[in-house]
Amino acid sequence: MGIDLNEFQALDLWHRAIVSSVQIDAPDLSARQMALLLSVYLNPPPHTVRGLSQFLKVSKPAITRAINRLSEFGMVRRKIDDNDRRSVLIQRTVKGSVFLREFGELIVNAGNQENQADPSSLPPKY
Amino acid sequence: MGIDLNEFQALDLWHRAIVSSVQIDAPDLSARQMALLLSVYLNPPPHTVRGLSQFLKVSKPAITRAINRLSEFGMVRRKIDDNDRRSVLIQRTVKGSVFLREFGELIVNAGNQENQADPSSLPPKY
DNA sequence: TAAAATCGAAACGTATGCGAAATAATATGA
DNA sequence: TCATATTATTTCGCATACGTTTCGATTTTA
Repeated sequence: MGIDLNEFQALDLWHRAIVSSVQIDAPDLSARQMALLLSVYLNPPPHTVRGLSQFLKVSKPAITRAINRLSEFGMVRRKIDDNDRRSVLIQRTVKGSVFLREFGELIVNAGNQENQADPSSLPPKY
Repeated sequence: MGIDLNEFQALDLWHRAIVSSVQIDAPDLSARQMALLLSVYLNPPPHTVRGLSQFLKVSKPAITRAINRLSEFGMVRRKIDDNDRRSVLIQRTVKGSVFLREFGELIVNAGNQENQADPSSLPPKY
């Protein structure tokens, strides 16, 4: 019970969505940052630096930096774990929810476009 | 004749695919870089700096830098336009095709996963 | 042919990101 | 207690990216 896509449909969907995101000047997140953000929102809490580091197979300092960046955008928030004050819990925010909801709409809209089977039949975009 | 997705399915698909990409240590491209790469491969040629700049609504120097980066990865190639030697044509490469084909597989596989309607019912990943 | 326009790249100062190693704070265990 | 382990962050030197401006090459226009 998944989403049946062939390879061209998959890339075409990704293309339309990410182009829309760039065109509207959304924050230019790297793949790592986007993976982290989505993990915080779609995987069940709690989220810690070490946990995200292991899940994404990325070093802990890299996770810390990605959280710094996303925090500046207000998309996640740090909260010290009262049960283990060495740990930091990464939490969701309203701004992050709004951003991801809008990003999801972009993908949905990208999927709603008429899809050509043959990319060379697409009209020039410029 | 599109791809019917609801918002959660869309974000979940994006999440699974981009997490896979990060986990296998694929090049950590920014949204801009990925949008440029996909545009070169999925929009019909010819591709020029100014054309891509207008299409993506991003400054020309930013396009130049993204092409530099993707060129270092061997994913695109520059070719001077013989009809107007001021212009540079951005062309596809074998390495870029391979990368996007593999990335497409990642998305297809992400779509093939069993999808839960309720994200809180997902098992912990770590 | 000379002047203006166009194109992509380079230069500039600043901001962000990297991995590796070191550090501070906290918890655990002998 | 007090040495050890764990957790997240900071620091280091270096690489990459930003927008603005400038530049050199080329084409178009007057």
